[in-house]
Amino acid sequence: MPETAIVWLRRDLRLADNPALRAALAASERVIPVYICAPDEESPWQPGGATRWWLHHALRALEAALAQRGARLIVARGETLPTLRALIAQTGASRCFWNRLYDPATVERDKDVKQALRADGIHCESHNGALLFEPWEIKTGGGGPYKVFSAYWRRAAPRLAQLQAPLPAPDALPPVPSGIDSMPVEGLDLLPRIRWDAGLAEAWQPGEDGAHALLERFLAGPVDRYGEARDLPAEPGTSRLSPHLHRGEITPRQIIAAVRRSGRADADAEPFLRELGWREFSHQMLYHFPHTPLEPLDPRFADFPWRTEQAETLLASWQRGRTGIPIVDAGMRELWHTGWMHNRVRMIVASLLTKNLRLPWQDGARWFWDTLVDADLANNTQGWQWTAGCGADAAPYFRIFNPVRQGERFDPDGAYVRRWCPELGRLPKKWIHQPGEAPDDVLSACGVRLGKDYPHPLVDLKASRKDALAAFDAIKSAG
DNA sequence: TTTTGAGTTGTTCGA
DNA sequence: GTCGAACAACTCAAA
Repeated sequence: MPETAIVWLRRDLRLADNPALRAALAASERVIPVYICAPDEESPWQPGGATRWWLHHALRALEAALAQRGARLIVARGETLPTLRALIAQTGASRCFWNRLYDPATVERDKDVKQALRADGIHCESHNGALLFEPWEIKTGGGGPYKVFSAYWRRAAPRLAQLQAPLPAPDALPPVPSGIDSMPVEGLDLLPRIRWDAGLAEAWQPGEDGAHALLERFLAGPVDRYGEARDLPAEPGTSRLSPHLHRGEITPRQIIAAVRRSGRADADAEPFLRELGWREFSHQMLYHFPHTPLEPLDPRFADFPWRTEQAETLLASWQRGRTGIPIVDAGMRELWHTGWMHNRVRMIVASLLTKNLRLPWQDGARWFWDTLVDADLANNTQGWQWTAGCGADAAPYFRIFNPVRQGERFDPDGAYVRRWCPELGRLPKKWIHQPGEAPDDVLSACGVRLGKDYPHPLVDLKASRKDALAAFDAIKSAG
């Protein structure tokens, strides 16, 4: 009987630069790649519709890549440990390999799995396949985790020079014997019943090939203008790699290697590499502060006077892109249609929700979680806490975005708004970001009836800014 | 232990 | 139009 290893794939749906796969191939003659769908274990963060759609197509892409190399993917559904045990019994495997994840529920689950399988006499090995640095690797002088990004990155960035080269994809894989229980990816029922996913399919190509195509496009030009262009939502100035990174179809190590291969020094691509740094930072924050997906890092915010009256109605308007503030509505509709939103716009819509509407950041985080194809607990949590002002390195409390001004600065011609709010398409530049202020004759000439074709602004920006400042004062003096 | 410098992404107002 | 100042005080991290 040949030595058999199971490679338990989770958010590392790739063949290249996959340390667990590499280790399994080095250790065993037979390698069985397995994906287990265990949604009940991911509570309270069940994957949203967009995440499930992505997963379906990423699994299909992985199946194809495995088939090309003579292997196949075993797909199962059920509780993780019993499913793994059944597969081990069926295949006679003596080893199990996987790449580590860092969100609290999964850390716990994986710890239990490792302990149980080891007690069964199975050799278990986990690897770092997702991060440049393990969350416990970058420490302050005092030995604790960093809570401020700049200091974290000052410490971590010099280490980029010593990164190991990414692992190449194996040319061929040992065949997976027939007769091992598997189910078709379709059986996981990940696609929506009501087919709202046309916009997603148009915008994305899940899988390893899609990830590398995006990276090549980005390195062919946008990376050099990233510093300025990344803030302009109407332009293709960002890499859009986030959903691929989340699902592990590409690794940060591969991205950095590709940047270097393109002839750029790390310093040339610094603004972009810095964003990879934020991803690292967010993961180490989540690892060291596992309560933060639901609770503010700054405990004073537990008493923040969030709005209670009209909360559900206001939240629904925000979710549907019906706030009457064009840049916000454009963003929320881009999210709904494509499962993604430009980063600059994420900040604007989040600021409106938490500061102007004064609704809890957790409501926003939850909506993003359900609708983003790149929904990632570490990044999402960090982003929302930062915008709400309850992270440790809180933005100055007075930093409240004015969405009209933001629109004028970062979408000066209104191209982004026109794309996603076509009912405003004919408005001149001057009014595109504040149709509520436009003169009646301009509106009627452009075919916009406020309150019918497009909503009146949901809040008075000036007054709500003042209210938010007062609310900050309240918890400050209480704390 | 104490001190020192710094902290992703802003807005408004008045000159 | 552009520019600088004001908007607080506190915590983090290193020296």
